[in-house]
Amino acid sequence: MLEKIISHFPQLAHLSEDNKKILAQGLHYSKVPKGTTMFSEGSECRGYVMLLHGTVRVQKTSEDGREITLYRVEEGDSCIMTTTCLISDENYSAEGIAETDIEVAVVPPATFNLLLGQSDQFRSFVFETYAKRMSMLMMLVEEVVFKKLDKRLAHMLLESKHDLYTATHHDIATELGSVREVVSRQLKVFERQGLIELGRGVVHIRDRAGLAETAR
Amino acid sequence: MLEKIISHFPQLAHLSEDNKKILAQGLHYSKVPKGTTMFSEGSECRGYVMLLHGTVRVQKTSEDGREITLYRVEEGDSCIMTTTCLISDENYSAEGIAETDIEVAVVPPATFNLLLGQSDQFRSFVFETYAKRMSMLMMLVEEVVFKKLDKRLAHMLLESKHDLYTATHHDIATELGSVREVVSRQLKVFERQGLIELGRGVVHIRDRAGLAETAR
DNA sequence: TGCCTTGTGTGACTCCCGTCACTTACCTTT
DNA sequence: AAAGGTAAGTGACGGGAGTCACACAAGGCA
Repeated sequence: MLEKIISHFPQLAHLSEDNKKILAQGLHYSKVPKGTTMFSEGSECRGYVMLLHGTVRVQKTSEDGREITLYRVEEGDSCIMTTTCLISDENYSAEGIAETDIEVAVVPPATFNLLLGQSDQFRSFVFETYAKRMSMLMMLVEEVVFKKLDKRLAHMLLESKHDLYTATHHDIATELGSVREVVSRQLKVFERQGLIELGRGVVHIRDRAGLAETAR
Repeated sequence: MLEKIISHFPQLAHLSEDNKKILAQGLHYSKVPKGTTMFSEGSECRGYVMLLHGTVRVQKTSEDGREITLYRVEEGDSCIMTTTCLISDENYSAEGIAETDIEVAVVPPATFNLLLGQSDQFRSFVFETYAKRMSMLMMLVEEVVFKKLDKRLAHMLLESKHDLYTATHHDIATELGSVREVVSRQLKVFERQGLIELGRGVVHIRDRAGLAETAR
């Protein structure tokens, strides 16, 4: 079990043997089905959640129902929003939803606190996660304030490792905090430029260099 | 000295006597003139910075020179952007500039790490700061994505404790990530509605309830 | 096969907001 | 008092993006 964690979180390989034991004993493992709300404004928290498989989408929803994805927690990431309320009593200000079936390792509060106190490595690990999220959020602010949708859309498509991006236009819109029609139109423009090819529920990426060009 | 810190950071009053000693010994105090860049992309960091007096503006600048304020570090806050690189080697993704002459207490890296390991209280304190910033950034994203400028402007004016808000329209624009003309126009509208009164370099807030109304 | 749901494509319209180009007001300095 | 710089007011314009209203296509399932 511990090996599995470490294979996904190599930073933890440097924990002392003692601390590894503490971690291994405290940990518990669980599977969560797609669509589950991992946290939302004011929800309880089970512990420090480390993602072994799948992705969690962290989003904000506006009063009139529009949504935007703030960031994703992926394999090898841990979810600092749950951490946050582990330590302080800050209320959540966003929602986290399992985008796929997920597998998580949960470090219960007591173990988490113990490790934070005992292990520099563990502490760095947790802080790094925080730092990473902060940076991402700052970049997101910059994007939404200063960049037009065509650039943001191109940028988003480039994030995909595969050339086959499966999502409806509506999905893409909620990803970017926009609406379907606008996304549809812009995708069509990209298609006409030969950058992508459109299918039902799918975008084939054809010209990454071209997309990168318009993303700049 | 330590008393001064604690008066600004009451959470630290609960540190054990030992830990207070460690903190007091490590701390050093300094004054920094207005306009100083506290940190920017890729700058060094001196330690964990706790603000005793004045404010630091944390901002992002776009390629074409527009700016937006991400948040402010104020009396009683500490600056987690410097912390971030204390622990991990994440690069800064924003700039921090002293908006006024400021007084800070700096906890050097060694002391900081020691305290994090030894004191649950200190750890909570640091994490709370992080959590607060994360929440603020998330709210900022929500604002800039879903809210129009009139609401954001009204909201910003309401943040002011005093009814006399001293800033040029240009300042306000960089605060919100917009441009002077747009802000000027909107302020004029507010004035015509009797919500505010305009002067050179100053906005008198006249009707907080009315502003709150348009902010909603 | 035909119906129904879900996803797309598009035209028409509106509005917000950023840009350009001036003008006018106010304050400071000489 | 004149001059120069900084703030503010405003009109004109354009473009991006959200809204509404449909038409149409593609799959799923009965």
